[in-house]
Amino acid sequence: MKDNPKYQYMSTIMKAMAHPTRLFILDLLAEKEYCVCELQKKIGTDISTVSRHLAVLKNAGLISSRKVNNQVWYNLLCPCVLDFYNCLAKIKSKN
Amino acid sequence: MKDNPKYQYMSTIMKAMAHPTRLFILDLLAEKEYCVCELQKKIGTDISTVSRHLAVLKNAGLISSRKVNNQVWYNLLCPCVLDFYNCLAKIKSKN
DNA sequence: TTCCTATTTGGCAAAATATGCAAATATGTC
DNA sequence: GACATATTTGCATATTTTGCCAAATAGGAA
Repeated sequence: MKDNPKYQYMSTIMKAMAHPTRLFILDLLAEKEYCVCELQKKIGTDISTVSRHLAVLKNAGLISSRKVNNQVWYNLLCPCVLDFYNCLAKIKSKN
Repeated sequence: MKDNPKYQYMSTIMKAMAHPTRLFILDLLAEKEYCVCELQKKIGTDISTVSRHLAVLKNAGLISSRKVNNQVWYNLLCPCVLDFYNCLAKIKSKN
């Protein structure tokens, strides 16, 4: 029962969200579409790192991308994931 | 901005949930209180592993525990985390 | 073609996570 | 005290994740 595909599937998505930078990216994409280089400026890490974070989110089905000339624009697919922020805000973790 | 404590905090909680066994545990605790040995029977891994999963969830503030004699009973603190399941169910990941 | 900008990918090292076994701890019973 | 049951912790190992650099790829402009 613990290896129920339901939990495997959900943990893939939760894992994709379980990183400060990726949560920040989701928050940004909730406002508007961003290209990689704009996100890189906001985040401040190497652009290859940003690209990999985006790949993780896209692979989990949380965002989509479209290519315009030599830029790639990313969009949030499931704004409902942000509702979760309100729930988390109520939790007092010990960290 | 990416190391905003808000995102650090939220990622701790997401990370705690980002494991099939721990999602299963949260689902079980949504019904009723469980002690470690009962959870161990349902999950099937070593009891020390179950204990460690519970410690992760507790540390994130998702569950609480109370000791009765030589047993420890665990409770779900934030049933709202389960609402998230409905959101995730709409997402098609590539895994 | 050459050059330029934007993005992704390969490789690698460091850090974090997962898990089982054995040992330690806690609580109750005999 | 000795013993039994429930749980946690120490340790070792295996796996996964992260993040940078350099190289590869893609598209447009000169």
